[in-house]
Amino acid sequence: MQKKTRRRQSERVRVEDVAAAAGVSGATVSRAINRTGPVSEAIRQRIEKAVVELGYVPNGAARALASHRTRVIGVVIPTLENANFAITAEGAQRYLMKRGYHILVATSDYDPDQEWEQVQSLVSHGVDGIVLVGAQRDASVVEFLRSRRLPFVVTWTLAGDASTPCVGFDNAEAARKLATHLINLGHRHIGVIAGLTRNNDRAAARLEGVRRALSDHKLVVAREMLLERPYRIVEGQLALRALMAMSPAPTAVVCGNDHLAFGALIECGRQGIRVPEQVSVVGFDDLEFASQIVPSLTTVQVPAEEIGRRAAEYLLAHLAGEAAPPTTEVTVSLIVRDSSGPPPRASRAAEDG
Amino acid sequence: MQKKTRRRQSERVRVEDVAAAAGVSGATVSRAINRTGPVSEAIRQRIEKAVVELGYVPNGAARALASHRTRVIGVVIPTLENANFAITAEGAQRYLMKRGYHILVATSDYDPDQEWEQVQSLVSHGVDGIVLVGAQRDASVVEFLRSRRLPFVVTWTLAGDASTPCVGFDNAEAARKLATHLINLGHRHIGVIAGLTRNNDRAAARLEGVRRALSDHKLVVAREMLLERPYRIVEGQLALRALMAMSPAPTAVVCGNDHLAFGALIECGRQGIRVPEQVSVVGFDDLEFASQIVPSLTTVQVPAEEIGRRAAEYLLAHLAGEAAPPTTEVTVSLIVRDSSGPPPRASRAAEDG
DNA sequence: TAAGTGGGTGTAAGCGCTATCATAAAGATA
DNA sequence: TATCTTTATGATAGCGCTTACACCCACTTA
Repeated sequence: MQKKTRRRQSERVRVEDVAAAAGVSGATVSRAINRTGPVSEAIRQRIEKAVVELGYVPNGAARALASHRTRVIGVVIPTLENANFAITAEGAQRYLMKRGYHILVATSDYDPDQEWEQVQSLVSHGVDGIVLVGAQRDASVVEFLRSRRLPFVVTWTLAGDASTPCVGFDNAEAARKLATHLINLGHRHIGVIAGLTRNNDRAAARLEGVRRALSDHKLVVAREMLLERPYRIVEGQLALRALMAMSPAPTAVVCGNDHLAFGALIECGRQGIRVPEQVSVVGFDDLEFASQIVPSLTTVQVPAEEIGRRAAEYLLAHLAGEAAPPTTEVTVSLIVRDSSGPPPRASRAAEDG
Repeated sequence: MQKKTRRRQSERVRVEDVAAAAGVSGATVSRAINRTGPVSEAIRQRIEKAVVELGYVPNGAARALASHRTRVIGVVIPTLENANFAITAEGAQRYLMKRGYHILVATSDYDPDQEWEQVQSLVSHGVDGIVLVGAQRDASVVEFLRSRRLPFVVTWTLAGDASTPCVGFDNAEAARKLATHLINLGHRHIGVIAGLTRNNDRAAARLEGVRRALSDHKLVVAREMLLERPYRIVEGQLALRALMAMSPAPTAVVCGNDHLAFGALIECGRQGIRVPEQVSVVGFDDLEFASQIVPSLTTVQVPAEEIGRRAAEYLLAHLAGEAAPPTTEVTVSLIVRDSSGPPPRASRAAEDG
């Protein structure tokens, strides 16, 4: 049982150890590893060899403390359960990983208070930038971030405010196109199963877009034809049932997202309501199943991964001091599939007559 | 334009500032904030007041450097696109958030090399612990973690090795029950659409479980009846089509997960194959849609969030020096729904005869 | 009264790294 | 050869925090 003097608490290898092994100073090791200054080829190789041999892994905390950068980007999304946000997070992660960055993921569950806590917590952890979803939030959050000079970017929407960096698209306009598609098919009686619009500007904008499309054609969303529901399949089912129980029943239903639309479609199947012959159903997001189910779902395709990637891109550009355009609009497109078609004759006649 | 001497680069408030404002030393402020030593009530209040007034937010990097703990747990999962892993990550996140911890999420895309890179990267960032998915990986990864005394936990499976902490369930056993359910219904011709088993011990174990169930009844999985496919809806469709084109076609199909099963169900619908009358289809995971679709899917329910929560729980207990049981088995259960039933008479007769 | 006890506080030494500055060596210019 | 660059390297001062450790001061206890 040999008992040697314990010099250091942990036997982790540090820059100094690598430096000693390579016969150079710590500063040079740092420069070689971070490519932050000139290092001769010969020495670089000696250092690399020493790094491998000693199994050196840099200490992020020390690095962050000395350099004032953590190489971590915080991502605050409503929930990871929604594939879209998960994909956005993954898009950011993939982009950042290649550049030596990580993402710290936090979820707010669509609750502004939780979002605020998460932001504070991320800041305290020392993230270099933050990705947020939606532009609607208390001004104090933005002020807090601004006062700390912490770059952030809002996603999944276009910020009304031009000074707020964002990566997204016009939810209202996309929803307007979606509803207009139905109107052009001849629908006049349109039901809406919207997401919960409270604290969710995307859901609110989509609803607003539908309203706009109707009003463009001198139509309105009847009060009883508008249901707001959480984004769950089962909610879509229940809502569709409620809508179809009305008289006259709508000939088309616009859903706040694909989950709701999927539920609506399932309920139609259960009740033997033919889609699109008896009722058209359209969704929003174009999740994986939308193109596969029968009937395939007419929806709006959103490049979720691209949103994450571009948000990360913006942040890194900003951190590098490069001029980055504050607003990035991604392309969303109406994908017309089998779940939408002309309204049944009877109700069209009723409308036209 | 007054021009004051710039003392500090950043105007962030530090412990020292809080200390000065409260008329105490930095050490006391630290103790008060971290509840890491006795502080009189009067002083604690003065400090809290100063913290709020100055808007003090601790610097995580400095804290980590001095205390050797980052309060961050790394989570490496195959992909965030699979709702299950996203939910597991979220489960961990929710648990940790309440305890002042964060999660750093990294995805490996089912690739061992990427996983290894991500682990190194997380370690370099300085996480306090790591959550991994699956027990199958190069021994060097485990050695690396062990050598650094970095606690980790393997999830979604039970580690064969008793010394490896894990939170999960026996995939093979669950799949065996699932297949046995089919056999008990009278099926003898069973097709399998497995996930890709390479580098995926869960997928491999599930397949093994099906094999075991069949061999328990002196049956085997015919070579041409076994297809390995990526976990995508469309792959399930294609595979089902291939399986049903054979003769004799299987009377039941076991799918590696719900995505594949969903695709299989969709394809049955397209081809007018009635489920379960003509063919039974079963999945694994019990995702949201499984209970909602028509026919509802017989599958294995897995408590994905619980897995994440318990993994986090284990890690925190371990970090706190508490004795934590290395193996946590979560309960999975066979959920029999409408997609499974007895085989059609014809083929049963053919078998029995 | 002397010695012990323990809560409450301050002092100061780092944690492991980066970044500034100084310096040395090598080449370019006059 | 003397001077100016340019390039490569080392010495060193923190980054903002935690955490021994020392210390002081009320209290006990004998």
